[in-house]
Parts: sequence; C-alpha cells; structure tokens
Amino acid sequence: MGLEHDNNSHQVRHIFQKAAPTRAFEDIVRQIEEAIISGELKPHERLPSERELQQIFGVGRASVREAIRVLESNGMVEVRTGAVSGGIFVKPISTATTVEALQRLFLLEKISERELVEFRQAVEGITGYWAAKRATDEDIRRIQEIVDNTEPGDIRWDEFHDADVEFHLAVAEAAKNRINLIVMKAVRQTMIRVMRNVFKTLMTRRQARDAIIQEHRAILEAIRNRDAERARDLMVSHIITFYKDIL
Amino acid sequence: MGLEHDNNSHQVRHIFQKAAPTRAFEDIVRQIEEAIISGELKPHERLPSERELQQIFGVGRASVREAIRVLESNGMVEVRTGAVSGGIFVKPISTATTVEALQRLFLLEKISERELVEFRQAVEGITGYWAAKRATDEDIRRIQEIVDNTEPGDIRWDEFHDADVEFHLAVAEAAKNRINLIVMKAVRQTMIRVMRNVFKTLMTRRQARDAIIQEHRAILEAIRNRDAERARDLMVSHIITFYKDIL
DNA sequence: TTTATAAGAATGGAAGAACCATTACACTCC
DNA sequence: GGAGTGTAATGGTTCTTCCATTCTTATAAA
Repeated sequence: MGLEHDNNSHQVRHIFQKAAPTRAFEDIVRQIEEAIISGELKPHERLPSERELQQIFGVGRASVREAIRVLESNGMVEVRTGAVSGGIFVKPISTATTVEALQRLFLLEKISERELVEFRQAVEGITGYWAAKRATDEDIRRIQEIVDNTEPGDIRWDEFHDADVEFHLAVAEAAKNRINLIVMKAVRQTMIRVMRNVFKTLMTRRQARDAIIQEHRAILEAIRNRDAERARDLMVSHIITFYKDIL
Repeated sequence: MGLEHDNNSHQVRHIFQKAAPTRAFEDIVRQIEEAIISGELKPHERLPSERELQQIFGVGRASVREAIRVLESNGMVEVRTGAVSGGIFVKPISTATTVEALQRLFLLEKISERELVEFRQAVEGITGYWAAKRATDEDIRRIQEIVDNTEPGDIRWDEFHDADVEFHLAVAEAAKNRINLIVMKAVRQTMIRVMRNVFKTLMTRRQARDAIIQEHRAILEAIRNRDAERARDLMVSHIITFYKDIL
C-alpha cells in the first residue's frame, strides 16, 4: 500500500546512521531545536539577531538564514522584520504545523475516503467514550452552548460544517487526550479538502441538518449522564449515518 | 490543556488570511510543492540546478536555497552534491518526516504517558478488528513468520522491543488503513523515547516476554479465524496487561 | 504644549560574486 | 587494460552591499 518500504521503517534494527557530512545550518538547527525542546528557550523569547547568530556560530549569514527557514517551517520560530519589534522569536506550541504536515502526507499518499471515514469513526467513538467519563461541568456547558447555537436553517453549508467541527472538537477536548484532538483535526481538515462535495451535498439538506443536531443533543445527554458506552455508540452511529450514502 | 488557544483553531470562521508580504522563497516553495502534490513532478525526478532555478524564478541563489531547505525539511525533496549524480530530487513519499513532526509536537506538548497508552490502546484495538476482517493470506503468513521468529530468551530487551513493534506494525498493515499505521508509528516512537525505562524493565523479564508472545499468537489465531471482535478484545487486553503496572 | 514630520538605527530580505568540496566522466600515460 | 589526472557541474559557504520595514528620537510647526 505504499508505506511498506519507506526508509526501512520495517527493518527494525537501527544501529548505524547515514554518514552524511554535516552542513552548517544543520548544526545550528539542532542546537536551537534542543534549546527549545528542553525549555532553555521559552515561548515568545527573542533569539539573537541574524548578524549576532552569525558571530555566535561562526558561520556566514546565509547559513544562519537557512537554519531559520528550517526552524520556521517546523513551526518552532517566528520571524518579524523591523528595528525594535523585529527579530526571531520562539513560537508558542501549535498544532497547526503538524496538522499541515499530516495533511500533506495524506494528500501525497492519496489516502482514500474509506480510510478517512473509517479512521474518523474509530477515533470519534473512543472520544465520546472518554468524554463521558471525564467531561468537566465547564466542558459540558461549552458543548451545550455550541449545540444550542447551531441553527439548522438560514446559514450556508460551510457555516453549518464549521459548527459541526466545533461540536466535535469540543467533545474531543472534554475527552482529555490531546493526541486524539490533534489527529482528529488533521483527519477532518483533510476530509473537507478531499471530500468537499460530499460535505456540501449533505450539509445543504435541511433534513440532514436536523438529524445532525438531534444526534449532537443525544450525544451531549449521554455525556452528561456519564454513560460512556452509550456516548460511544451514539457517536459511532452518528458518523455511520452521515457517510452511509457515500461508501 | 494547552491546545485550546493555538492559532484560533477553534474560532472556526476563516474568512481572511494574514496579510503578510510574500517572501521570495515562499513563492518558490509553493510552486514546487504544488507541482509535486499534483504529480507534475514525479518521485526521483531531478529538478533544475540551483543556478538554473535562480534564472527560472528570477531571484538570487540564496532565495532558491532557502526554498530548498524548507522543501527538504518537509521531506519533499532530497539534495545530493556532485557533478553528475548531484542535484535536487523529488523524494518518494515517506512517513518519516511526518512521524518526526508528530513526535516533536508530542514532546513539546509534554503529552503524558496516560495519553500515549490510552490512545495506543484504542487504536490497536480497532487495528486488530480491521485486520481480522481484511488480512490477506500473505499478511497472515507474514505475521506468523514474525511471531515464530520472536525468541523469548537470549536477546537484549531492545531487540525484543523491536520484534514487538514489528508484530504490531504487521497487524496494522493487514488492517489496510494507512492513517492507522502512520499514527501508530508516531505514538510508538514517542513512547520509546518518553517511557524508555518502562519498556526496559518490562521487556527484560522472561515472564513478560512469554506472556507477550503467547498473546501475539492468540491475536494471530483470531485474525486467521476472521473473528474481529475477539481480535479487538485480545489486542486491547494485550495492551492493558502490558501497562497495567505503571498507570 | 501638542502634534506632525523627518532623521536615524536596527532588523530581516535579497542580490551577486567569489570560492570551496564533492562527484562522475573523459582523457592521458604507463 | 589499468591507474592516475584533469575537467566540468553540482551543492556548500562566505562576504559585501543594498533594500524594506519598523520603531525611536529629534525637530519643526501649529
């Protein structure tokens, strides 16, 4: 299926590393990366300017800039121009970069709709289960608010879609597992790109909208009643119902 | 839990984009990226040299190089030096870069052991379920081979760990869902880094090794018998048994 | 005094030239 | 033939110079 031979990931014994000559920017990336991961450099903290880093690392400015580009593309630093406010800053943790990386991989791999829907179904199910066990009063209040504010009519399909996403992310937050949350974001974001027409068709029909809202209410009730099995089952059938016509 | 406010990802209405002045390398990255994702540029295909790209895009060589660094860090191109064999090449699809990105995020977020184990349990369960429904004869033969080749004694703990990983990845392949596979790789790789001592302790004990191998055999039998529910339940309890002492 | 304007300084963005290190190929010499 | 050598093309790197942006400060005007 295309993943079998990528970088010998199944050849489990990793004793030797590839002996590539280290490039200057790689050293710089490694050092700054370690400082950020270890917490030595804190979010929003400012790094020395490019010209200072050039002196510190004893390299040319181009090498410093290439290192910054890599760190920037990995979502670890942020760059601003200007005299006083400008500079290189440690970026606060964000899922955005990683979600983009996941999405890029899904697109390149040509992940099928079946895989997306199927995976979503599994993860959403377990999310409902955990949410029912762990949701705080505040979580439940928030989900309630989202459900109450979702109007079945008078909004565009993409607005309704956004409201749906908001509900599912709120439930995922209540489940208190951030891996879940990150993966769900990536899957959902890839879906809306790959299956745009499916969403548009389904979320335009008033009947489908009513059903979705009703199911959201039922899931919320199960969570409120701490009925984890029911929350899971409702969530799974919620997903199945939605996609049943297209798979 | 730290994810709530990252980049307004919960503020679902994305109408406007940030109006940042485009930098030269960003344009180059975007164009090459689109060419790769669309398939216009194929894996292993060679891009024009840096000096040619400089002419093509009408920019300085530094801008070209910064663009290459970004693409390289995203795992989309590969760079080799030298006259004939050297150049910039489209990299075949690989999960490695994305798995690294996920792992980096998990470490930065300080994802807890509870979250890792819990998520693994859920995903492995559904993996066993699907594997029982979809494994080909070749898949089953491969899993059988791995199980048969796993010796409970006379190997180091990390060798036994690698064999265990191999089993679970083989099952994940049989499940025919690549999202599953990608996520499992990332979770497992983060676990071995964060919970190294746990693995070392558990996988050193002969008793634990015997239990693991026996459970692997049972899971394989369930898959062979196409008993999806049983495969799922066995897989879940396999994970629970392993971690029960540490959570 | 307040406000508008201009100059200055420090930042990242960018171009261009020059050189080095690596690699494969073609050629020469033995 | 085989071993060595030159050559050309590639990415790696530095240096210099300048531009665009952004804030601070000084100055002039109201």
